[in-house]
Amino acid sequence: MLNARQLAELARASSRHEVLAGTELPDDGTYSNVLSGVVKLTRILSDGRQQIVGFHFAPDFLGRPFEPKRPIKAEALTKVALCSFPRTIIDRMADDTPELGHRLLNHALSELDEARDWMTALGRKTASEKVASFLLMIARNVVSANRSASSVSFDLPLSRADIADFLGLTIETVSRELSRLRADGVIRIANKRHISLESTGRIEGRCGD
Amino acid sequence: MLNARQLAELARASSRHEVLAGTELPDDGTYSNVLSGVVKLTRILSDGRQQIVGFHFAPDFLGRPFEPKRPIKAEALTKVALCSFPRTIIDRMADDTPELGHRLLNHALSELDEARDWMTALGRKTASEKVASFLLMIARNVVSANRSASSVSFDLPLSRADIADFLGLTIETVSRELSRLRADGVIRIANKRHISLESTGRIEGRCGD
DNA sequence: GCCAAACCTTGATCTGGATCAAGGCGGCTG
DNA sequence: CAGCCGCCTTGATCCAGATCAAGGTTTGGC
Repeated sequence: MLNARQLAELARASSRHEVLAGTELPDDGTYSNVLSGVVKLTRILSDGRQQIVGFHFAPDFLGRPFEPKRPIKAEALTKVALCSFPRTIIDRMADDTPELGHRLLNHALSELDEARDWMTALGRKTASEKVASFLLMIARNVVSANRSASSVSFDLPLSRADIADFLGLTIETVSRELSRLRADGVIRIANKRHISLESTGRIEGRCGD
Repeated sequence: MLNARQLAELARASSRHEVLAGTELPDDGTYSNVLSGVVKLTRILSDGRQQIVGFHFAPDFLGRPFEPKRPIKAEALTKVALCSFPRTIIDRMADDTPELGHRLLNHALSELDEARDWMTALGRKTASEKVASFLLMIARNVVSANRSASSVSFDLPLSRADIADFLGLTIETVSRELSRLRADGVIRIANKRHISLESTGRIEGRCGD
């Protein structure tokens, strides 16, 4: 899709770097590929209430210009490796290479589909449906060392507080629903953060959709 | 941005039509411009719970291919006038005309910003903040016959049930919050559907952000 | 290894918004 | 114009999830 000259130019302009968990990613006029790790996007109300409005998992694109007036913040949830390019270069290449433009558009549209799925969860699902849907989403996005036909295990990249801010719940409710799933034999929890789904089907049945 | 030949081709391929309130708009492989009226996008859970995940007001774009597996439905809320074009033509022109591609991308990105604003409302705002935010959003999007410096009046294009499905509330709660805003002198309500905002500032102060 | 801080779990109680219930309007239709 | 039907409002009660409270567990620093 890109020609040799373009690839060379990209290679020259690209820069790789790694940031630690907790680092805020400034809008520095670049697009980045997330090579590893997880980034959260948070929207904040004036009194401090927070809502996580999206995640970027490897190998996602990241770094679009938000409407400057919307207070959205991007922050690394884990150690994150990025490969970034000046936005000007990508935008110029997209003009010459329709396929690249399509990729940018399709990426935005699939983020939109996801945002709308989560609107539905936030507006119409119960707490336990929200937690089940969340676990399934993470399982699908976190590359897992341990994966068999129907059972998956992975490390949660989020604290209970972040899960709560994503699902529109409190940390206590998140904790209780996780405990309930464990008591029902649907998941196992090791070390607070390590989750094993006994069967993805059992979880899917609790997502409400 | 488009040359004369392209404009002529578009004009030839375009078709205008009008649909009544309540009509479902099928995904018929076209892009449309909404010339007048309001369209709602609804996502439905298997047991019938609904969430409205977006609106299209004039002069919005409409009619992108949803991920086919997501059960999203587009339906006219009012009488709607559309001007539609085969998707193939627009997509081909976007390849030749970067500016058109940019418009499609920017449109998707602003829909994404809006979806994320509503995620925040659904997850973290109280019922009365949700209703206030909703009224303000409608006021900004419905072209109003009656508009002065600080006061606006308009007809709600939604029933109480639709407002509830958008805000993740029940119709009773929506009704009560509207009554409270009226009792507090922030809005006036005529004929159930006609709303006057005494001052946009008073409403803004109740949106939580 | 001990301590403190950060994070998580669990229990008790409270409450915002849901649910249940009972009318009140318009707006059609005959 | 009566009667019906679809919407909306308001009141009473209930409950899912919030809040308040009290430990438990893990991590990291010294």
